[in-house]
Amino acid sequence: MRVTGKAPMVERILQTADRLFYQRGIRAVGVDLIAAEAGISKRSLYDYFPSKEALIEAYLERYTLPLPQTGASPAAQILGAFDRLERMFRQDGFRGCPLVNAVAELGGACEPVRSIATRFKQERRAWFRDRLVEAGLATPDALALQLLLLSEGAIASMLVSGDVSVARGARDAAVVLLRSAGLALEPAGTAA
Amino acid sequence: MRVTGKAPMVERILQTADRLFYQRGIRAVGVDLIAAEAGISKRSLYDYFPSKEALIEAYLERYTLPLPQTGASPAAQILGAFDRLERMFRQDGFRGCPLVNAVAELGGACEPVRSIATRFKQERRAWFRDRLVEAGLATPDALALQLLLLSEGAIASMLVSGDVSVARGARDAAVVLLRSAGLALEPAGTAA
DNA sequence: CAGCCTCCACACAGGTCGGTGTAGGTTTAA
DNA sequence: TTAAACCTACACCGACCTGTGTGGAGGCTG
Repeated sequence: MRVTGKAPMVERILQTADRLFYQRGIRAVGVDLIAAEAGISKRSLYDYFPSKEALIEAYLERYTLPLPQTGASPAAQILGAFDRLERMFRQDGFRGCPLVNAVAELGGACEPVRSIATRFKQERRAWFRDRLVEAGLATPDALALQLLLLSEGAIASMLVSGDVSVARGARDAAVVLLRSAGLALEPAGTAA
Repeated sequence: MRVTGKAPMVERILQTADRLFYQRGIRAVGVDLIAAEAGISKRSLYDYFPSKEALIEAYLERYTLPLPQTGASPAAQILGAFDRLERMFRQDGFRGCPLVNAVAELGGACEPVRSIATRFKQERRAWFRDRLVEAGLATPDALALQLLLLSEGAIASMLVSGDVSVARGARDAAVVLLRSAGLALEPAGTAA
């Protein structure tokens, strides 16, 4: 039961905080609960994280969606990102993007939160742009932003309505935008 | 100083709650602060709203974006909605959609919040659909959803990044989607 | 002026919050 | 066996939370 290494204990705390923060909201979860669910005392938790704010930042920093760079064609990778979005929506317990939620909840009160979230969204936008460059697009920035907006909109809409089909709607819109930019989508359109 | 009528006092409380809830987050604002900023005692506030939860619901229920039905063409009205989005973004103090933020913050803890937000988003989607029907589209549902996703994505992106230009990106994507659906956009493309 | 009625200032209850201090028990190593 | 290191359980602090109870000041009506 005893965990000797320091790193795995930190990881266990972060996993617990992740689950509770994401599911119930950051302000709604106290450190006592996190410590109890992680199976350690509150006193020990404060040996690993000096404050709740530090724990919040570590929780947000830890969040990184895997955006794999597979061998498929760039356009297929982009559409695959929307398919993965739909798969995320189908997992029960989906509650939107943790970073957006944190900014919405903490707002102007916590400036680091905003910068973490902004950096992450810029990485996602850069991923779209890189795929578009791969596909031969000379000016990919505008389209990359539009694809990001579609996925962000789908995440927000799924959060409030719980309707999984918004992912398909975003994907369909992405197809239109990609085609309109001159990209060839080799497989049969919107087939799964 | 004394406000005799009941309705204007309710309105004053709601305006104060609106400002504080929206700017700092719902959980971050106590009823003491709302009462103080509204210029009444906490005791009197509880004469108008039986609980903080009731005040929250009234605050969310009150939120209605005006989606005017002007004399312009349907397509122009739709693009005008994105222009109004950009104008909203430019107002200082913009902090995303209050309903989405509330769902993100309160989440599963408060079921009425979700239903209020869902209803509102459905109304917005219906507004897009009605405009598309006006424009002669036979199957407007998919495109209406996609337009909603674009605006929701712009709102979320603006919330985290503070970059006003996402509104223009959403508008540009809307133009592409509308054209792809066969709608004629009489004025000169993306000009202001 | 008397009576009434509204509202505020204030205090309070019961609870939770983030964060700390400490005593004692358990594991490890010499 | 003994000493050191670690960790838990628990009490505690001040602050804040929602919600209520009350005394009295102030204005309105007779």
